[in-house]
Amino acid sequence: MTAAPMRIGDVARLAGTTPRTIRYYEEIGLLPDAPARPSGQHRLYSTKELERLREVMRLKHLLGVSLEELKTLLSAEEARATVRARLREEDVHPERRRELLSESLGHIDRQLELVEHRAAELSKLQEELTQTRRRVRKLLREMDVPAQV
Amino acid sequence: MTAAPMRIGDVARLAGTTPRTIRYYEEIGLLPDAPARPSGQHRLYSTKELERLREVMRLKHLLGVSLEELKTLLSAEEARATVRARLREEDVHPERRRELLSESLGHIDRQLELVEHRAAELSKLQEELTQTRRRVRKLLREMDVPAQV
DNA sequence: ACTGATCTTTACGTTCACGTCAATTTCACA
DNA sequence: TGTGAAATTGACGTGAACGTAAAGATCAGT
Repeated sequence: MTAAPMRIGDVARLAGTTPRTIRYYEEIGLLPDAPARPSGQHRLYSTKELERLREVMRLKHLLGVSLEELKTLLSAEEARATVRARLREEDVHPERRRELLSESLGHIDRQLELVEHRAAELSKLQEELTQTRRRVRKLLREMDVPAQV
Repeated sequence: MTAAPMRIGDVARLAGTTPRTIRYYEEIGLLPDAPARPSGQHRLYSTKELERLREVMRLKHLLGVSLEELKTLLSAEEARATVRARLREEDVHPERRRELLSESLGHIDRQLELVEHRAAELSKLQEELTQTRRRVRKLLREMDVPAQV
């Protein structure tokens, strides 16, 4: 029932990157160290880690931030994962539970703010381009009925 | 009536960058060489060039592409500028005029495609984040009425 | 137990996008 | 006409994000 663990080469192929990049991300702390591995032994990954890598690459692509900024952004996600784990243990004090949740909410809000800002800027650019396109097409249409004036 | 020409330091300040960057962009052909200047003499710019620089920086920021890719993207814009200039001369053959216009349209479409794609990806991410946010807030609200179950 | 493919660490190399001297020159202004 | 601030080219330096080569270790399959 436990999905076959993958090696770094497989993960790299599936994510569309290279082993070197994965090791680098691990080195700078952008990805967590591969779980419990005596140094010298091969890294083993589950689909869980593969998807994490994909998310990292996606955010890097979409937000175009430095790996350092990305790290702090993802530390939020990291924290949320921890929160989810803690919350699954039912025996957390309500007090503490509320703390964890609203902390998590703060992290999400920070990410959302960044993303919303970017999205807004982009759609503005998109609109401008669409406008320009309309103008050019209008000029072209006017050429089809030159005797109109 | 001719707006006072600015020097590279002024342009840099107004655009929020440095003289070095402007020279670099000019060097790699991302910005056109400052108009008619005997080498050794100071570069002089009009607000026209300032805005061009700003647009370059904006696109770089929003699309996060390499300066090389940006150069090809802007060569389209360059071409459109040329088209506009040619079109202002009223004496272009209709045949040629149509050619120029549809060529211009093609360039715009290429840019639009890229921008639309990015915008779509971003808004998808935005929606996902919003969803997550909703879920966390729901959990928080449920804590306010614990006796509900 | 062997073997070839893959992985390990270490370390130096590379590209991009500028930063930073340095020596000289140009420019606006008194 | 001098003078200080800003600009010029040229060259080397730098941080980020990996690439690449080397020498050895580990793993899956026979």
